Amino acid sequence: VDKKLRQSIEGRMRAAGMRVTPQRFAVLEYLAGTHEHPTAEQIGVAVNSRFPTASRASVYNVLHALRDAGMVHEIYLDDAVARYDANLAPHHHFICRACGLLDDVEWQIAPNPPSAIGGGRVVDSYEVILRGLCADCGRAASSAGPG
Amino acid sequence: VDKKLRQSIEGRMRAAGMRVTPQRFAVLEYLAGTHEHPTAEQIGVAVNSRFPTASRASVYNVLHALRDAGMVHEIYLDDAVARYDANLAPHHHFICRACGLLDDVEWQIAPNPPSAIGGGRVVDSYEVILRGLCADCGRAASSAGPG
DNA sequence: CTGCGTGCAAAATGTTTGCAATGTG
DNA sequence: CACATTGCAAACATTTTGCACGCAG
Repeated sequence: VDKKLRQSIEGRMRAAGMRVTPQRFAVLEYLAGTHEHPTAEQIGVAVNSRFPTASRASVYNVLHALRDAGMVHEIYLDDAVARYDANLAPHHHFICRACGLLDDVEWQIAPNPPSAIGGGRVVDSYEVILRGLCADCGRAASSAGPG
Repeated sequence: VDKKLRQSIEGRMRAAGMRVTPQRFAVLEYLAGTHEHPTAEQIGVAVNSRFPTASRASVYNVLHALRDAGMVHEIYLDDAVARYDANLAPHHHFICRACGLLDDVEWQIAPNPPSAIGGGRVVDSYEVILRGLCADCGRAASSAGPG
C-alpha cells in the first residue's frame, strides 16, 4: 500500500535536488496523510512518535527545505504560528470562531480571481480565509437559543 | 485640525468604557493616520518618537485593549507577527511578492460572500489576501524582460 | 569518500506576565 | 480617592543559528 507513496515522495524530493533522509521522509509522509494544518511542534511530536527522533531544529530545517522546494505550503492564520499543508491544489481555509477548527474549503472565489485590482497592481494568486461556525458549534449555538 | 479627531478618538474610547491615557491616544491616533499595517514594534517606535514614552508592554497592552474594544483589527499575514489596522471598513489585503508592500484592496469578492460552504459550516465573515506585483515591481519585471 | 543534513543547546525574536508607582475619572 | 493603567524586567514560546558527527549519494 505504501510502496507507491514512498517512491512518489522520494522521487519528488530527488527531482527537487534534495537528499532523502528519514526525517524528511517522515515529515512529508505525515503531512501528506493529514488534512489538518499542523504547526511545526505538532509535526515534531507526530514524527517522533514513529521515527528514531527528529530534533526540533531538524523539523524546522526540513519544513523550510520542503517549503523552498515547493512541496508544502507554509500558512499563517490567526495566531503567530506557522502551519504546514501538503495539499498543493488551490483551496481556501475555514476557521471556526468558536472552537478554532481549521478546515479546507473547496469553494471557489467569484467566477475568476481578479487579475488587476487597480493601482497598477497585478494579482497572480489569492487566498481566502472564511470564518464562522463549524457544524458542531453551529448546532450548539442554535440549541442554546438567542436569549 | 485635530480637535475633532481628538474628540472622536476620546469619545470612542469612553464609549467603550476605556480610560483615555496618552499612550492609548497616541497609539490610536497613529493607527488612524496610516494606511500601513504596522507591527507592535513599529507602532512603539512611532509613538515613542512623539510622546513621553510608551513601554513595549504598554504598547502590547494598549493594542490588546483596542482590539478587544473592537477599535482596531489584529491581522496575521505572511510572517508570524501581529499587524494592526484601524480601518474598520470591510476590505482585503494585497501583498507584493517582490517587495513585501502591504496594501488595502477595495475589491469585493464574488457577488456575495458565501453563507454556507457545505459540511454544515456557516460563514459569517471572510478575508482575502491577494498576492502579486505592485506597480513598481511590475514595471521593474517587465523592463527586465522574459529573458 | 564528500559534503549535506542532523542533533544539541544557546541565541534571537516577539509576546506575556507581576508588582509597585502613576495618573485618570 | 480608588482603581485601572503604566513601566520595567524577567519569564515565555517559537524559531534560528553554530558546530561536530553521521549518513546519503
